[in-house]
Amino acid sequence: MPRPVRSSRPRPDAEPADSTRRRIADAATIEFAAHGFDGARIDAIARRAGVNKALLYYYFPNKAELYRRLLLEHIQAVARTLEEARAQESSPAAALDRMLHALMAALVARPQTADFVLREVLSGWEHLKDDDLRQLFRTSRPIAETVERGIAEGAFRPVEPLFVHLMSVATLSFFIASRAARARSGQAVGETAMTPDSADFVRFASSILTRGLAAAPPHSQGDPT
Amino acid sequence: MPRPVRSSRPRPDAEPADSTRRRIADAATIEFAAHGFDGARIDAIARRAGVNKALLYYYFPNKAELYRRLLLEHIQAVARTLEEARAQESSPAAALDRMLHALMAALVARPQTADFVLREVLSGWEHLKDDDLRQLFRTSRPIAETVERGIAEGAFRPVEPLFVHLMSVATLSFFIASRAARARSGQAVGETAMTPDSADFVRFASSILTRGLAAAPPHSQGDPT
DNA sequence: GTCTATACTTCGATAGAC
DNA sequence: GTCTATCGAAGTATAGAC
Repeated sequence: MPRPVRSSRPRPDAEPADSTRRRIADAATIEFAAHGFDGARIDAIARRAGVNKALLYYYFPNKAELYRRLLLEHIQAVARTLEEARAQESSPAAALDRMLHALMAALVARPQTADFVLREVLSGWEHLKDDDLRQLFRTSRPIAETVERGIAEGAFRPVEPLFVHLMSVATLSFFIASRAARARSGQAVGETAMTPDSADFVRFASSILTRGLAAAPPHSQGDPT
Repeated sequence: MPRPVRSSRPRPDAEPADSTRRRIADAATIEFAAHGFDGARIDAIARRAGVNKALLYYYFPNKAELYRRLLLEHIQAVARTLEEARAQESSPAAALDRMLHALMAALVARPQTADFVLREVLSGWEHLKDDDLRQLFRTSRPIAETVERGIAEGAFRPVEPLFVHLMSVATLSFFIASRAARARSGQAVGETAMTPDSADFVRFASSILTRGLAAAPPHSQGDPT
């Protein structure tokens, strides 16, 4: 019973930014993103948060629940970002472009999100419950539904909408999650194109996807393939 | 000195498939792919290989070197796959398509490669030496050089060639590395499009990339964007 | 080449004082 | 709410017999 308020707190920013609880959560996010569930150390999290282990266990029941709650927060934040970017009315191609830019902006602002989620995807969602997965499925809908609309309106050629979501998330998440690796490689071989501005890269990715999805103009003759 | 032959053994298949050394290597690959360097357990590797820990340390000096040697083998195998796929003469678009299919085939045959490498990318190549990175850079050349040729020949519009490599590797690696996660999600929400045949997905990815790269046909009027 | 046994370290988690 | 101290399990690595 003497537990701190946990009644209904879905948003990460619904609590003071410098509360002990949030400091622990932020430290844990960094550690989980950098080392995954197995590799993250409770000691390291507590040290980074400026507290001791016992206090961490006062706020969170155990390592697995700490991990799960933070992971859900991160994925839900991404889902909201995509939903907000889609909300504005426009052509399917413009909507897709806007969602890609919004997603990239969100990942640049919090790169740990990409690292954290990607590591958990690699683990097959093993630290989430079936119920979490059903809730998280909505993350794929903004892009998929926009593609459906584009196909229905004749702007896009017929493709599996979920594939577009997968390719988009894969491309941008990988770009962010590989930033340290690309920086080291680029430096080792003296190749500056390995570490481009994120804005250049989203523009590229968006142009490939929107052009790649575009229905062949009706006046064009022959199959471009 | 009483160490087993290690003189010059760059290829994974240059030793008997059922040698003790290879059984340890295969078991280690599975564990590292599934849990990363931090999460992998020497105990688990030895148990999976059917030997004990002491024997593992007879063949490999320590966990870090075991990890590094296996990782290099996997990346070099991918590099060879791409180089072989490019070797045949054809148009840039056809060459790109063939490399994507070859890469997907290699990853489907050994999914641990995608998991293993992606986990290490997330760690910023922290377990590799600068010299390894210089050697590994060649992995990006087949796709990048094919794109350069396509631009020079006027078949592709001008883009940064390395971006195409990044987007290709991101898309296919993510598809493979997410297989368990997609299977669980798809089952939880009853969505079969989450677990497509890999052949369908490469075809999709290749069509997006080749169409997205195609130079605007000279006879088309106006900007398709 | 392969094993058992174990030294040494680190980890997640808890007890109990303030 | 926050701390010190510590337990028991699990981890990497090695010594030494066969």
